[in-house]
Amino acid sequence: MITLSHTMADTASATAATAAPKPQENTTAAAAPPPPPPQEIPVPKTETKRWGDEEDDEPLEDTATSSTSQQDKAAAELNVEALTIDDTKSTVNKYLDEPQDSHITAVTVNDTPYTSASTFEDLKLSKELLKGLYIEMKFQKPSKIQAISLPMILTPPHKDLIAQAHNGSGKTTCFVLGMLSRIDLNLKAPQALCVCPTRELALQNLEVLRKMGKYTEITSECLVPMDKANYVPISRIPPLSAQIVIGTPGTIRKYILNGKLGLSYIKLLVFDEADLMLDDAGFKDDSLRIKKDIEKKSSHCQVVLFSATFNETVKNFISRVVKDYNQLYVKKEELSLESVKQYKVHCPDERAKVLVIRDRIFELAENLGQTIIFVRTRNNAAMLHKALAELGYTVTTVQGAATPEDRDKIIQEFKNNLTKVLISTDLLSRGFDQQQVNLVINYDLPVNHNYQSEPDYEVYLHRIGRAGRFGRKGAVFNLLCSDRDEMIMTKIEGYFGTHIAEVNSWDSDEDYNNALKEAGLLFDS
DNA sequence: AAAAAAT
Repeated sequence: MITLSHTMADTASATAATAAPKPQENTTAAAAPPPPPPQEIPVPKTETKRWGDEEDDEPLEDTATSSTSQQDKAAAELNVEALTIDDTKSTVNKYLDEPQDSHITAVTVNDTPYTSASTFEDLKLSKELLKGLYIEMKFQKPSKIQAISLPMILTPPHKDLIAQAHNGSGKTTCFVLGMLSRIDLNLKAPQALCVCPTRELALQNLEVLRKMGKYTEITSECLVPMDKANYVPISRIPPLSAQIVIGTPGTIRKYILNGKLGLSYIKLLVFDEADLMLDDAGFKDDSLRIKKDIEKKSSHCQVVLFSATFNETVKNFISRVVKDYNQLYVKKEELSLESVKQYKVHCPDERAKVLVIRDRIFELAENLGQTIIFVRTRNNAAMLHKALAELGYTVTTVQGAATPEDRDKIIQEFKNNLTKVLISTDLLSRGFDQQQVNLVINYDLPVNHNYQSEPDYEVYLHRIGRAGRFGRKGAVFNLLCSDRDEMIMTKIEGYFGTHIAEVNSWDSDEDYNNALKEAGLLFDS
């Protein structure tokens, strides 16, 4: 989870961490050390007359063609250089530095000024929330994306927001804190809704929310498919009174349709992994339906979209879904994490890939943290699982066809570090936050569903982001065994402008060891 | 194809 992040961000200040400003019962912010001078983000004044403003009753189907970049052109692009971290003094502390989300570009609209928050006190949070941040989450100060995005979420008139930031840079905290701080405690009804692509992500986000909000009285509920043991027909479920609701699209829709999720007081709608949630091939229809349902019932609902990836197509579409929005984004060339070292391994055939996993990865994994092996299909997952299990290796697999009970169990075991190696479909490619994961294997490269000779760049980026949470070191091995694989790999390198080093020989122990040393995961003994 | 989920 994002948990450790701030505490460990700087080993040198580890001692200071314990003495971190703890909100005092009676004194609130008065006793806090004087915050550094806030950095003003200059705000360009842009008249944005967007044709999306007109009434369009059926926005579900309009296709993106017309230019929406007017706004982008009109608005000056501000490089938030003031927030750049100094990583010239590398060496020791490099290990737990914040990822390089230092080049977040902010584009704001109209005349709302935003001041980035150097401290959580700057955000005027309740003392209960500050307590949760410092004591439960063990945060010291906002990460860059938090410093910039939180004022945008919290400041009236609560404009919509599209926010892109690196994997593992603390996006969850942004919207969880955003939801918690906008709740009216006296109103016992749903006020914030967060939609996620998977059960696992929804549960994980709820866990963060409850931890962060531990000292508040705010109530929350998770809407994901129930396991059989707890099944209750929807008709017998009372209407939700929880103030914050997090869930997956299908179950949320089910509750709305059955009148179990009131939308009248929803004032904040969050899409986690927003590019996927609004993609044609993803959850676009469900997402837009939910948004429309809310708009029908609620007078003003702020829409907030977070992801590490927004390709041009999706960005274009999204810019017509939200209105009068602020944007934070990162160039794709600056998106891959420098702390995660990527490799390619040329394997003679498919069978060799299994051998690599069996003979190299398992051995290596013993000396490392945890490993996730990504496969393209459920079949491949089953095949690989079987091959390894027959050889006596302990491995677990998670994929969407498993029962909710099984999924929860496998994930819990992995999160509790009881299992070391987990095989997964792209179920876990996004958002899954387990800090001990420092090795990711692409058993199959992610490819575009429609054009299998094309990479799925976004999925690639998300997968490798499972290692290297909040700047930790990690390594990725891409197993290639055909010309097509080679070509896809080359395209990925080109797209992100990264060099992916080769492991010389697919079956050489030494080569893998060297790779891991280079990645900073192994040391000479 | 996989992700959700209802059928």
